[in-house]
Amino acid sequence: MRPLDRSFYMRPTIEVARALLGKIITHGDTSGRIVETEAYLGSGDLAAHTARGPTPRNRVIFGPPGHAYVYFIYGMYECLNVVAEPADVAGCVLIRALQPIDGVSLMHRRRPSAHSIEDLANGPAKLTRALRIKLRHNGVDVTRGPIVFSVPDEEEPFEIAVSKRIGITKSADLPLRFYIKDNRFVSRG
DNA sequence: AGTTCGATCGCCT
DNA sequence: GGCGATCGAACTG
Repeated sequence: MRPLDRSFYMRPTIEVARALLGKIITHGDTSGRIVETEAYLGSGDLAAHTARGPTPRNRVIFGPPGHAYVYFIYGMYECLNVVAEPADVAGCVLIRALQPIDGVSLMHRRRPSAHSIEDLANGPAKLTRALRIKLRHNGVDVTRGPIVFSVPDEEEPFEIAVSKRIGITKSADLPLRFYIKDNRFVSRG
């Protein structure tokens, strides 16, 4: 498998969000195929963490593309994003669901409440738990490691479906959620 | 310094 | 479908 290079991420956020579908995330002995993403834009998007300018938490989103933005939410969960756009331009993509590939039994041990393979990584906080991605990974370069995004050796064709983003209240009607149509590993059909 | 509230999940009915 | 858990970031004063 070939890791995605920096130029892949140095594009408009929506393009990156769509292009990430079908790509593989590997961390340690676990990996999964991206089946659902959401774009968070730098301007005109009140739901984005960058909506009110730079803060200590969101600073990596203003940095170079191809880095992980990991944040802590609801007192217990981590969520993984990838930074898009050139440096100094905000924009990132939330990874919302994975189709587990490697390390399925390990993922089950990490997420005992999941009673089927479909439930292992079908949500942004579920997949970070399944792949053991923590707040300490905030800012890591995903063109290198330990978290690697890559192109699968064989990519089967699929249709992309678009919808509103999930779980937000501001800018809630923007069509910025992208997922593989009819895929059973997405968080919502 | 105090308050609000969230890019969620899992358990309950 | 509804709600409680749980806590830090960011806003208010």
